[in-house]
Amino acid sequence: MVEADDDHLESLLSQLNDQQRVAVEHDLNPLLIVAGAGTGKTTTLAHRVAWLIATGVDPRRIMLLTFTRRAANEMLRRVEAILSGLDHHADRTGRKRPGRGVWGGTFHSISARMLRKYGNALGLDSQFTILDRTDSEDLLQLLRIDMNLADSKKRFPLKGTCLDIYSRCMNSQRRLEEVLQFDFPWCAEYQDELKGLFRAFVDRKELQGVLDYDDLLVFWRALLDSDTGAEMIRSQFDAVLIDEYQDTNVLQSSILQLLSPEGQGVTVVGDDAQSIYSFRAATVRNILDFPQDFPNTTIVALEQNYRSTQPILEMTNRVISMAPERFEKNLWSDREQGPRPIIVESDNEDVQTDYLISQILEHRENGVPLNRQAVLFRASHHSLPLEIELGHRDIPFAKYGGLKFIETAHAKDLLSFLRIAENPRDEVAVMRVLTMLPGIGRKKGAQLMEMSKGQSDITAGWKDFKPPAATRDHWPLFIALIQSLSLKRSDDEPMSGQLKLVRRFYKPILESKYDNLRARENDLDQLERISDRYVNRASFLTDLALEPPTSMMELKDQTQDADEECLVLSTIHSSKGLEWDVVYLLQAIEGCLPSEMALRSGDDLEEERRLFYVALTRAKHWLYVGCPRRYFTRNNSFPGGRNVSVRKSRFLSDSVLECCEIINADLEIDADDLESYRSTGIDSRSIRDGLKNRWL
DNA sequence: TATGGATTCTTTTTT
DNA sequence: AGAATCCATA
Repeated sequence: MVEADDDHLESLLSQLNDQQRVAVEHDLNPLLIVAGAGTGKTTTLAHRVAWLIATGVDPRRIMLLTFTRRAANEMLRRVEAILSGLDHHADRTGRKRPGRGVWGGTFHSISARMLRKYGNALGLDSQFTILDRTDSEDLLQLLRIDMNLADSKKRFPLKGTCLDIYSRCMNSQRRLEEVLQFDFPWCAEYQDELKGLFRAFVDRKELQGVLDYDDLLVFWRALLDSDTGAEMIRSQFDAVLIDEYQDTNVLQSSILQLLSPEGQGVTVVGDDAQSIYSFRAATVRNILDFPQDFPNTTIVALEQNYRSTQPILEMTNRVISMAPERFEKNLWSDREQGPRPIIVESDNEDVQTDYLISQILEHRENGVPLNRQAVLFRASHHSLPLEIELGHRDIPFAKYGGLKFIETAHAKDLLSFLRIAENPRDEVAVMRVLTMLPGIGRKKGAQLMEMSKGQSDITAGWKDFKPPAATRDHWPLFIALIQSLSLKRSDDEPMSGQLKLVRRFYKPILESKYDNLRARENDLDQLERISDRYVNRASFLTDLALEPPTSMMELKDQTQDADEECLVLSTIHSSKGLEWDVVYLLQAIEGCLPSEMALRSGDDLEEERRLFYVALTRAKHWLYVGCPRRYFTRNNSFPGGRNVSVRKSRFLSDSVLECCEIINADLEIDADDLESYRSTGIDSRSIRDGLKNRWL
């Protein structure tokens, strides 16, 4: 083990403030870092990891759990940078890229790694494939139909709702009755049917050797709960660090308890004021109760804000001060003064859009590049009018959150072929592939499924199948494709080769099934390029299921190095942990933020408040909050959409508005300009496809 | 039994 | 506006 001497440790700490230093230097007793927005949370955590390594902990015995893959990569990059700075001073320390051995990733991805390695202790096949959200819904749908629950007269909950309920039971570790009563009261009458459905769901997944997101956590915990598994895994790690702890759920915290019952080597970082994932059963209690869960805990609070100017901080502090229960924190900053946050009032959304774009361009003129500016919003569709207008004006943007291209039908189609080769028992993949062949629907698909049951080579079970006329041309090619893919266990054929093979077969199907061919082909090209970085089919599929690229731009970054300057569009949820020089928040109005759905319960409303807080605290220098007085809404009471009058978000209380500047955008915008682009009849889809084609 | 069209219902955030 | 389901036709 290599230990740095005191000088080097001192230089590691030199950039930190006193509070950060205490956190970084803390021993291996349990540590809770309460880090307000912009207080250098990432820096502190990265330094703590570097400190552990520099003081002799083997990086391969450190587990770093983050919220996204992006966060993990960023953190490890910084750990390496810190340590290589040290190495630079002392070449004799020798070790290269010490961050490399750290087990970094999300709970789900690390679980997948653990289970491939040790899962057989639980009777798990290490060849398991992973169901993403839509796959799980598809499987539930198959079962729902099988079990006669899909009859519309019954008004049984839809597949997505079923999955939400199931998932909440798993992640909050509560019984179905309780979950139904508190979170889904309108589904309570179907308790028995749901119970039956979920039992079947669990059985089916086991039979098929597939795991969904929830299973990854459940099985990891089960592994840690078994005597052998617990010992095996515990003895492998000296330190466990968890970022964004306020957004973990009880299942995840119980995993932590089992990983280190006394909390030895445990560090968690979080901010109770930024807990925004309770819809995923995250509970702020995890962070509030941490000191009780691990009795020997030291709490360090980071309160010096390095991100935002004083006026922005003043506003955000006022917003969060209205929240009832929280760790008391007083964020302060010695940063320069700056412009006050701007409330943009306008008659309607289009004026808001136009005003924001004019500001975006002006900031850019003044030297803030587009990628240092972000537009944030509560729901993915809130940005659509803006996207259209950006398209019109040829302003490049990258959107985070919302539908990922990996979830598009054609991408799922393509990947299903590979999944079958990897795990022929994977019913969702098999059914998807079979029913995309002309002439084969649900019934024939189910028959074929039955025929191949228990066969190691599924095509063997289909020898006697006489394809209907519509399928005849495709069938032999299809069989040949599956066979040839199944033979390629792993590294002998590059992934892109396998994808090319699939695409040759899939092309005519794609063409007959969908329009928009050009854009879809582009997506598939992209997929092929990504695949080339993998030598191994299982890890390719796992990565795509667990941490898919979150935006088109991210794809581009990975495949080309040219960095086009792009405006960032993001849901508030996806903006967590990030910062920009200029932040524009769209639709800070009742019904959008807080969202209409959140108005039922007080807890939900508090979460909306935190969401608002998270959005505002992303801003470093300039902050704009859009409040149109009319909003074009589409919902069941107004089919086709309708302009309704709306009020400013309730979170913009008088005391908050007091420290803002209010601008009337109607006076800044030329109404004729607005008319000229709105009257041309915009087809948003073709514009977006055009943009896609141009960039990719 | 597959498939396209008509009809009825729902509508956030994501690993 | 889209998804889920139902229904008529090939």
